[in-house]
Amino acid sequence: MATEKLDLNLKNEFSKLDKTSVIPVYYQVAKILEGLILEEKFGPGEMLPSETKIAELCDISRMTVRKAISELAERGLVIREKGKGTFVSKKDFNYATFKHIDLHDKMRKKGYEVTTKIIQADILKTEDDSVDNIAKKLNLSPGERVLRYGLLSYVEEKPYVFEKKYIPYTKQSPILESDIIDSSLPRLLTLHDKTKTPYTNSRVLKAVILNEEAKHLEIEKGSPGILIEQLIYDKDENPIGYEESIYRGDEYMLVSEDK
Amino acid sequence: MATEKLDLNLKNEFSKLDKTSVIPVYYQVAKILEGLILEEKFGPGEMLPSETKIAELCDISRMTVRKAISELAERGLVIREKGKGTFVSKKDFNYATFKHIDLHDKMRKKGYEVTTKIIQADILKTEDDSVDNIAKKLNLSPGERVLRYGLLSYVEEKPYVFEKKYIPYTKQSPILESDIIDSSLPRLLTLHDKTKTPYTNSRVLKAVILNEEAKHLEIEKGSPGILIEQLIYDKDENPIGYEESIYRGDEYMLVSEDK
DNA sequence: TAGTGGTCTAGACCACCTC
DNA sequence: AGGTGGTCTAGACCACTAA
Repeated sequence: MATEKLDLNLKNEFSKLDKTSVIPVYYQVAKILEGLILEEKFGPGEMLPSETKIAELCDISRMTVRKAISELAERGLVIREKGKGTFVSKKDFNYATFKHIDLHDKMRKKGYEVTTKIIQADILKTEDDSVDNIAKKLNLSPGERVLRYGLLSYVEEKPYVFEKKYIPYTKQSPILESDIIDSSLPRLLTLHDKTKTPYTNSRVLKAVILNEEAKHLEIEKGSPGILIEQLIYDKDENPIGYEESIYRGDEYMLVSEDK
Repeated sequence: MATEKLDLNLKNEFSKLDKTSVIPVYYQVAKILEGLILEEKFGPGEMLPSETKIAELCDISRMTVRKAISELAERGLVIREKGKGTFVSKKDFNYATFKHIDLHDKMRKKGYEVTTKIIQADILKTEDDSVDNIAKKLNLSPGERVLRYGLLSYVEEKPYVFEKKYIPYTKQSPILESDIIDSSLPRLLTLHDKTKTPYTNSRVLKAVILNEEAKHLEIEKGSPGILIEQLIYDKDENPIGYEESIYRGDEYMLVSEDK
């Protein structure tokens, strides 16, 4: 019978499994399944053997099989469908996710020297034209005030990103220069006003032409840059802080992590 | 005692848990823990109660607690350290993932009219200067040939993205104009040469200044654009196709989906 | 040595899907 | 009704860490 033959083939594939190995069983099973999918023993859209079946074949617990398949499902290699089965995904590469990681952490971990200096810092009235759209984003009424500051960060003495940050200024606590340099915007927000705890954020990534920022970033005016806008909200979905990060287009790019 | 007090507080927090609910217990526990972290009941760097402890407090199995914490660990909210404990991550909002979805799918699903036209199509020798770096990317030897074509896509008659695609030309199967327009690059690759099945891809996103592409995109020369480079590999990690997509910077942006 | 997370078991019940 | 994935249990042993 066809199914018997399949079983035999599978049993053969799974015989590679070494339960005494230091390598976790679930990991081995995941790798074997990945290999079978890669070799198109299970083609796109095809159903994998059921979890129970694999557990029997490998003589391991079903929970272990589940953990193995979970590894593949997380990566989008297979898709689970309740009541139906687990299927090899038909990926057509029509989507991609790009991960943006804050440069401070990333670079420091790599052992690079990262420095930050304050370019400007002032307190503005909401009525000022220069903060008009910021006031709207932060949902501020006329008469309220905004602390605006600009930071320039260097990796190995080379400018990398220019950031402009805005927080409603409430006189609650003084803000020290060291706080501005050492703290991320979310942290500074709580430092300044304990009633406002960052809860969610939304980000938008755009391509821009560098103008005044070019000078700070020590790059030619008119060069390309990547702008990431970030709006920070509290638990009640009120905006409590805004930030614009401008990266040098020649230095900064995003890499997709899809498989 | 301090620890007793903490236990009481925690017991109180976990009393929200409803084991009879249709909502999975692990999900409820994850949400409770997430809340405690966001309210800074457990601050950055602080250790969470051990899995065993939480299991006792909630009167549930440790495996269920593990699944709950796994949810948080995947999102980077907490970090597990073997032999030590589980700690609240110190980083706040310092990473973001941006999802890029192919415009054809996205727009058609929204009901917009999407059209595509061929701008150019030619077959080049690898020695040609104009495909020199492409030949390197595709790992081609001198003498081999490359099919190059340019596509311009419109949404509601407005140009949106300009794409340049390159595939090794092997005379295997003829390539029709309709194939070029209707097929994604991965699909075209298998159409043209059945021995080459796309398996993985890598993408890079950059900010650029539009030059010749500006004309096609009906935008001023020197405007910003987003360039996504895509290299497609087969099972053996050999590059089998390359694509550059240039989006109008004023129309196209990426939105973060983090929570 | 005691506590932690990492792995694994051998069951169980459920909701869902297909026949 | 029988098969599937989703959840959950109450144990177990392990490697690692810190005191």
